[in-house]
Amino acid sequence: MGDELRRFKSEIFQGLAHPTRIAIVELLRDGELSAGQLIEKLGLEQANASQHLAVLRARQIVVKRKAGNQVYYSIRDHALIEVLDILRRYFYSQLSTTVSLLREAAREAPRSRTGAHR
Amino acid sequence: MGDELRRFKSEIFQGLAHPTRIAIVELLRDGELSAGQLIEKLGLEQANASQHLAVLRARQIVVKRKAGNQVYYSIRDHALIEVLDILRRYFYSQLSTTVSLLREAAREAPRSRTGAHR
DNA sequence: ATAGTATATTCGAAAGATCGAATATTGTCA
DNA sequence: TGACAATATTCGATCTTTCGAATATACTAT
Repeated sequence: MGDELRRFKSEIFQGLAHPTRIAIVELLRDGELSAGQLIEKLGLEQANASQHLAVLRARQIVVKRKAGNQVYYSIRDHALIEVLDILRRYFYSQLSTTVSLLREAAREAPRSRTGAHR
Repeated sequence: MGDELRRFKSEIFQGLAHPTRIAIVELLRDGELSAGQLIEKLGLEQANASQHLAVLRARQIVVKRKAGNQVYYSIRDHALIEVLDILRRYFYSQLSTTVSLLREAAREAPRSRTGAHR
């Protein structure tokens, strides 16, 4: 039971575990885009984009709609956008603690100009 | 700038992209546990557990505290717990739409006992 | 110092992810 | 129909992840 849920979560994470796929999901945040539009906006190889879209489809992160010649993609559930937003905030909070750690280190050892030790 | 952020997000996702590591993070939800306690609760090989903990440490998902002989692990930031909670809800909502799709399919084709088409 | 316990790292094999090039599929329009 | 445009899939090379077995490190207690 919880086992199934854990497998599910890890599959979602795997689905998002690539910068290109994150970029795709972020572009789709405000509505659907065709594969071609994604390729253009991200400057991807056609095959590569299609492969990443296949990963997102397999994990049901994204949903497609065919319109004639084109295929429009959109996010299947807004929950994943929420997840990305949490991680954005998380990123900046980690960043600021890292910065203050660096600042503190600089105060303790004001002579050193490089961060390197040893 | 956004590039760095995307790389960061994908690294977090990679860090969580394994059922064992999710299980570890979930166990740590209510406070720290030693490596040995994690091994025991999850029934892992010692080396395997240590490797997964190394991944979580490398991604700064988890933080360690040495106490004598033992090493206690805890979650670095509660944000990640939030993420797991969102995915739990997401899982159940997907599950219920899947169930209703199946139910609908059964109503449309009541003769068929298998899900196979073609 | 030695033995014992807890944890981490290294190694090699197997499985999986990623990429671009090439090819296949599907739809449109003349 | 045939030519074209958009998207998907397959192939093979390369890189990464994962695992258990073996080994290393760090700490405690005698």
